[in-house]
Amino acid sequence: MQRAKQQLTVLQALGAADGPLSARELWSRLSGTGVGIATVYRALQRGVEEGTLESVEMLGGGVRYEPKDREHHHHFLCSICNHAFDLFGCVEGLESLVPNGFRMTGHEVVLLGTCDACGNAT
Amino acid sequence: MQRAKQQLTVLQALGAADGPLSARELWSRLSGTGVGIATVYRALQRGVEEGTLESVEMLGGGVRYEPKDREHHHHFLCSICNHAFDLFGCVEGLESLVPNGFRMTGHEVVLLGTCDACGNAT
DNA sequence: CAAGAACTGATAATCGAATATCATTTATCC
DNA sequence: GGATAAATGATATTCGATTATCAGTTCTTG
Repeated sequence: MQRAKQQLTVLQALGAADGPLSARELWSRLSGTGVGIATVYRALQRGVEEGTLESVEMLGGGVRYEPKDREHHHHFLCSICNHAFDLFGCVEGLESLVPNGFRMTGHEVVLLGTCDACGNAT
Repeated sequence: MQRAKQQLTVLQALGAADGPLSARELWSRLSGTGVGIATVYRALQRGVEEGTLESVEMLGGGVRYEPKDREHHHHFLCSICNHAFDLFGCVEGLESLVPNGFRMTGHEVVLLGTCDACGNAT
């Protein structure tokens, strides 16, 4: 098993995902490559430090990571497989929700429900 | 210190809050009452079981709780004091974000920024 | 090829949140 | 009032996620 390039393997797997992945989720996609969980954490941590990755916190437990070069987007969280999918587009009317005196610097939108695969797997 | 009514004390404190509280946050608001952290967890757990409370997961760490009788609303999370405030109203255009084949059953919106108190405390 | 630096995987250690335990206190029911 | 059940606070324990450690491997530079 080739080594010393494992961090690249990790980052490529994350880049190929259709949404943010948790460390464990990412690791399970690397079974067969021999990459250890520690290396996954190392790659994620380094990515965040270097600014190429972003950590995403979301209901559903734990921190997930995604490449930072993606456009502004939100996520769909499947309540069955617990996977988070990237969405495209945004919503309107956010400013009107901000109370007086508060200053909004960002926002998060998470849609909940069942994804295509899980919805058809009944 | 009176006892055996402590769970009520906990639930009342939660009901009086201006947003969902974590167990610890709630506990710190009860300092002086002698209520133990274990009782806070017990009251919250029971509330969820009985259906009067709802657990809210949000970026900013951990689970928060709020009375379930509140109308549909979202939250503003202050990045300084890390407190979550209830908001009123909702947003539009959510349906258009849902991918084909996905079924949306709910949604979460969290606004990020600084609250009134923290913004003026510079 | 040699030497030192960086990387890696396995796993031990750490950390915080949540839960379980237990002796004591309080409430309930008669 | 008395007996039993429920509630309480302190704290030990558990649990999962993350980080640290370490010996061995691989890379880099000359």
